[in-house]
Amino acid sequence: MAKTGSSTRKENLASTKRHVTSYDVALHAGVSQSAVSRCFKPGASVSKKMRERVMTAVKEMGYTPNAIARGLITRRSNMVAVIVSNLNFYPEVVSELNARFTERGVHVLLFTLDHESDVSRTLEQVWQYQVDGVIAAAHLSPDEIATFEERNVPLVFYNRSYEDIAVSSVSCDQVGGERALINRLTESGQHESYAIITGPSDSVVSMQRTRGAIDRLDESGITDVTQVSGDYGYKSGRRAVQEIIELRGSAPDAIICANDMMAFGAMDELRFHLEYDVPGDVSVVGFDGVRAASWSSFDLATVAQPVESMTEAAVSMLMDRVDDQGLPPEKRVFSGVLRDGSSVRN
Amino acid sequence: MAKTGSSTRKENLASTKRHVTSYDVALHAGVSQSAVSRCFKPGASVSKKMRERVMTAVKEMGYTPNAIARGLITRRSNMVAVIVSNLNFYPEVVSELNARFTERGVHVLLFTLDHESDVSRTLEQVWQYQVDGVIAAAHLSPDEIATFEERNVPLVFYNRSYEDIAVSSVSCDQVGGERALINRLTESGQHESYAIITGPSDSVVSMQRTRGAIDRLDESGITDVTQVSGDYGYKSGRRAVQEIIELRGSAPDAIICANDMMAFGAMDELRFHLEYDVPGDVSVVGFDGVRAASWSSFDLATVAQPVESMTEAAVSMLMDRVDDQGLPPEKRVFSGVLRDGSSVRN
DNA sequence: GGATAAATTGCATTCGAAGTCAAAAATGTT
DNA sequence: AACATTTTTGACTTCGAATGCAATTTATCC
Repeated sequence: MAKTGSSTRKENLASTKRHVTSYDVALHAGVSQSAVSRCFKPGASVSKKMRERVMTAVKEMGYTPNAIARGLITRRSNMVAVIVSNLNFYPEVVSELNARFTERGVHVLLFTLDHESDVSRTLEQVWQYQVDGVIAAAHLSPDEIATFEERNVPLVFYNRSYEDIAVSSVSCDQVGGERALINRLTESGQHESYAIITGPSDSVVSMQRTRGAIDRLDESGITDVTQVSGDYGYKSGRRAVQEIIELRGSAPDAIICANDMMAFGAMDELRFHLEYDVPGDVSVVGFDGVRAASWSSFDLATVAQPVESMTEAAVSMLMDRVDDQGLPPEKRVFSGVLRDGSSVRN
Repeated sequence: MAKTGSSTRKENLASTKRHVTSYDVALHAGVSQSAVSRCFKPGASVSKKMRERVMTAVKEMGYTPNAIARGLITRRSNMVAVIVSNLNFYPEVVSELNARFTERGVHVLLFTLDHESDVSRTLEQVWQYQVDGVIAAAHLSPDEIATFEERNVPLVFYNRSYEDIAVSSVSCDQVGGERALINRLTESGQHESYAIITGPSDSVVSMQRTRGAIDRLDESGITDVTQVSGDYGYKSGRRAVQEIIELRGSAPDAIICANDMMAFGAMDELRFHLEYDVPGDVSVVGFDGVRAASWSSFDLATVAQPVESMTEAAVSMLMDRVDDQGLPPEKRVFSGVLRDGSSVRN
């Protein structure tokens, strides 16, 4: 009772202090609302005197333009959606994307598909918020991709490309990167037997990386490669190593992991739980070039994705398409950078 | 030339396919716009027949309500801003927050202060987007905090509390956690000399953790504690260890790190670059309980923040205040959980 | 100085959905 | 069947800023 009463009073108090609108400013400055509006539009026709008068009033009243109202009439929300399957995997990417969008005066609505939330439900939300474009670092079905076209919302995939669908994407040359890693392993002349820890079977990226590795090994005449799958997580790397050894009876000379996280798990399982030396007994390579890869504990040989270039490309590709809906889809592929490490023996 | 021409054509084509509005649906269904609107408002007075008719039309036309327009009239954007100083530090937190907000039909506008972007410029953006509330996991000045009050935008701090300011916050008991860690160290009876690697001097959290450690050590009669500072990053942990040894001439029995990341750096510097054994020669403890802390490479003794409870608390506290502006500020403090590890000797 | 061109300003309308209120329809009562 | 009640429905206005257009002011030129 008392609680309700007091809160109501405060609410009323709050509602007296309504938002300052452009009309309020106009009144205060003795000009028209249009004039106020124009003062916030770069390159609009406003005299110096007018601008001064308005800006003074703006300061005095603490006016901030309402981006929601603006978005309604301009049909430009200046918001983009970033859809990530799991934030934990590549925080740097989201961080970089966000920074680059912010530079351009664009804001990021974040959507994660972590807890297996329904993709279609997420897209529903995306449409409702009238975002100007979408960056997707998650898997979407062809049907879902088609709705972007229907709704005229530009879409750029990050780090996944759909070869047979006309959709823009920025990605890393998975195959080339993986080949470079295998080169590194074969060139040392120390590795005869190989095993691969792949990502989940529905991951296109994992498939590409695996294909790159298998093909390259094949070219070297190595065809008997143990292959087990993980889920990109540390623990699954550990489990995968157990599985490999169980399958083969002994450890291979080298283990190729579809990403760094699983490589860490693999290294730790080998070193701390199975008493193998890395790289003495087993060499390990990863993929991605996350921060921890260069930590002394791991010093993992990996392929670093050029995150800066890739995010910049994704952002500019998206914004170009926001500005000109007519631009055709484009797929940009960046080469990864081989980073050597002491997780591979020479 | 050709390019411009073709793009213009496509643009026109696009603009013919305008958004489907509630009015379009109404026309198609032969009802009023209000009726359509009501069908999307839970608990509104709509007959079964009407709802059916409208929903059929909605499906046929692929209508999606415009959240921007709705927000304008309802003065509820159903968006909150999450301001993070650096996404790389706690991706789980952002991820959890996002998931919990999504559950409640609220969307997250992400703001990072990574590249030392101006806080005031960021806040300016926040105001423009009419967010219903803000979660801040970053430092704000008292003046900046005051503007939230002025603008009637609920604010909840995550993992930082301002003792002398009436503002809501969710945080972890830094002092208690640190004391638990020191208990662990002293109880083993193996540690006489201590060093502390603090966070940046402007970090309140670091100050609290450091204070907790110093006070607790003091109570045990240990007053000569070497203290150096880092920036919460891996590299700074490594550098700090060098500094400590330079200052003391030798390594201490235990190094207390203000967070896990620096503890990893410290451990690696000790083990791989200075030939000290961890924990044989030096014990190391961290704070936060990030994923990597439990990796076998580190197995770091640390205090885990109850991220789930904390994010849930932050979200519900914020939304409560969005629903009832009258609620007074509240500070909730959660206890961390001591996680032992083999980075400390017994 | 007067005519014309150019820049500036204000009026009125628009964006899309929601809420108010009164009219209309459905329901209940005797 | 006549009336009172309740439920549904639609016309109209509102939110806050942007913009086309006409009106006004200012600048330019001979």
